[in-house]
Amino acid sequence: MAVTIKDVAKKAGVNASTVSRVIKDSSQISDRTKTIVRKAMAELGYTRNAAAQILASGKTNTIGVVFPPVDNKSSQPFFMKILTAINETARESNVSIAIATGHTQKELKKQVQLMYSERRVDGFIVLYAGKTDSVREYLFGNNIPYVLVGTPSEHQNEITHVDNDNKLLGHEAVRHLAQLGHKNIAFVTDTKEGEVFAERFQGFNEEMMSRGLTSSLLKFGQNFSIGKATALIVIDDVLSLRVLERLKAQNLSVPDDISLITFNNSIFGTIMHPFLTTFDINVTRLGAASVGKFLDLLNSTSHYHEKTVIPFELILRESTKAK
Amino acid sequence: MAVTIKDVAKKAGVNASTVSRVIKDSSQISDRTKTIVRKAMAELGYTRNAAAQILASGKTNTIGVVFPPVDNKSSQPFFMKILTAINETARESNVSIAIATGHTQKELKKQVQLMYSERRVDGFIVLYAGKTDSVREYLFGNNIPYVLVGTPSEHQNEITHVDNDNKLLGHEAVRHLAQLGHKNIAFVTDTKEGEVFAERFQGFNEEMMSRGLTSSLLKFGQNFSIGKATALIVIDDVLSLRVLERLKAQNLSVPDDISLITFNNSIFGTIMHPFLTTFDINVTRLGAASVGKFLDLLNSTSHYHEKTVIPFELILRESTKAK
DNA sequence: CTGAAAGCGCTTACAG
DNA sequence: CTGAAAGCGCTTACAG
Repeated sequence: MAVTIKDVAKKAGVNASTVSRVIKDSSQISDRTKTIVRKAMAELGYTRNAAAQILASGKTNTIGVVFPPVDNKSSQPFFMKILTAINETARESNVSIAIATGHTQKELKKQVQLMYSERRVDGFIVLYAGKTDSVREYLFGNNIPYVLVGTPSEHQNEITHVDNDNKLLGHEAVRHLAQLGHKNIAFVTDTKEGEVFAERFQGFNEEMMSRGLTSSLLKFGQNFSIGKATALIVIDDVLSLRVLERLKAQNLSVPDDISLITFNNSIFGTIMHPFLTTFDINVTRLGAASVGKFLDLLNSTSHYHEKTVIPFELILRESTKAK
Repeated sequence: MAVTIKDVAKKAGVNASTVSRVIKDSSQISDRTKTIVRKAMAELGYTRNAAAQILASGKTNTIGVVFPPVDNKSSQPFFMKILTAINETARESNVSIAIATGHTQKELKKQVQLMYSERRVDGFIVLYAGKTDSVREYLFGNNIPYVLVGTPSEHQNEITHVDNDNKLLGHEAVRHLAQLGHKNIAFVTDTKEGEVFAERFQGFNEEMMSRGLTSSLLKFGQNFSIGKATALIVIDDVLSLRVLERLKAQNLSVPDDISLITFNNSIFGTIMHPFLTTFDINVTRLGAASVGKFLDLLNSTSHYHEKTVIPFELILRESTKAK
């Protein structure tokens, strides 16, 4: 029914193997033959059968994308954005994407295992980092090719990963505020878990110290108070929205009374005024790089695991102001 | 290298075709044989090769999920949520998911065409409705099985689709407000495009009329003013956040001065106070039903296209109050 | 209830 | 530069 390589071969007056070679643009085929075969393909409307190609070649040319096993997490715009970027970059290299989602770590692991053992994917891109979970243990333990988006807590030297420089991000946040004349700067977070917090906070600390300023850490919760801070560095823009609300309730105006800078540049930063001054972490490039690195991993004989650092960019908006 | 059906057959002392039948739990195989074969599979750690199975059977058992061709749209939590639901439901029926994303309609169409012609998918679930675009024209014109999430503007009777009853949603919003004693109720939107607006607004109108109330439509923009309204029905919760901010700027308090009810129950409804009273549209069931309907479509010989209506639920929170 | 055989549509050494 | 052949790992009529 559907047109196959044989139909093309017959029409072009060549062997099927020649058609196959033309498809992959093999250098051993003469230009004359290529032209003839391509014409035949076009006339018949040939498209290759993916399953046949995968079975015969032994390569799936598809990457499994693993989402974090927590519902609320994946509702963040970040995930949809990076999925789009990954999909687009992959397509440019003619590779497909399969996705793995699950409510629990166990479900997720089952799915990842199945995908790999059914030979649906060549490996994975994992969209969460931090502490090793059973999914990543499985990948790591079985030497399955994968790259992490984010920074792992352990084995950093043995895992290919792609991330921003979160420590530098902490430094830069302080720098921006200090340039505006702020000295009493506090770091605000709702969680002390994870590498992202650890690194951004460390960078903050280092920069404060190097400027002879005393740093303070504010945990956002019930009785949140900014003390004598004149500027806040908030761990991400969703929390910033809550902080903003609390400040308003305390009759503190941003940026007039207090400056606020944050990270990620998600859609949450421009929903309400003041629009947030924030660091864009370049999700599109994170996604593109993760695909690139994965493909490198697959093709390289050497098992060299490196970290790729994606640059960020300060987006100046309305929430910071000179003191 | 990997263990195949042949290895299992040898170990179990049967023919490969028998193993194949055991895998699909064919009723023609004796229980005794099934037990023996399953034991052999377990001992060898057999998993079937997806590509071989697809090639031999001619069925891909995978569904292509098509995202809307607009960036900002897909950043809404809705899409990640429904993708997760679709993936989970599909997995329960042993079907896989492939995704199609693109910045433009043209890109998207190219991708959809390729997926289908390479025989990677049996058909599609399209995550946007409204007016027909070139992607859906292609699907419709070529008789490719697909289901729509949402309500199409045309051919409603010839397209299988899954949606909430948006008109009823409009009715119910008025009902809730009327029960609280409100009479001056306005509908607020930032766009008049699309079936969602059309239907919710129509339901609003009908219900207002049947109660002898005069309905009014407010377009949200520069000089937004609520007039003499005491209650607002806002098209979705993202816009609600902006409306809330504008009201605050006008020294109007929600819900004390004015009530606000909205739709979708996304994460945006509980970021800031007042938490929004909203209708949950049950995204998880939308996703699950779209998979179910798609599978029905594939297996049915009759080409009967129906609409599936997913129930919604009122989530009472802080933004509405008795007058 | 089970086996033997052909076939799905490609790829890839091997020859020439 | 091209062809003939074997093989990838399944499924599925066909027989018995």
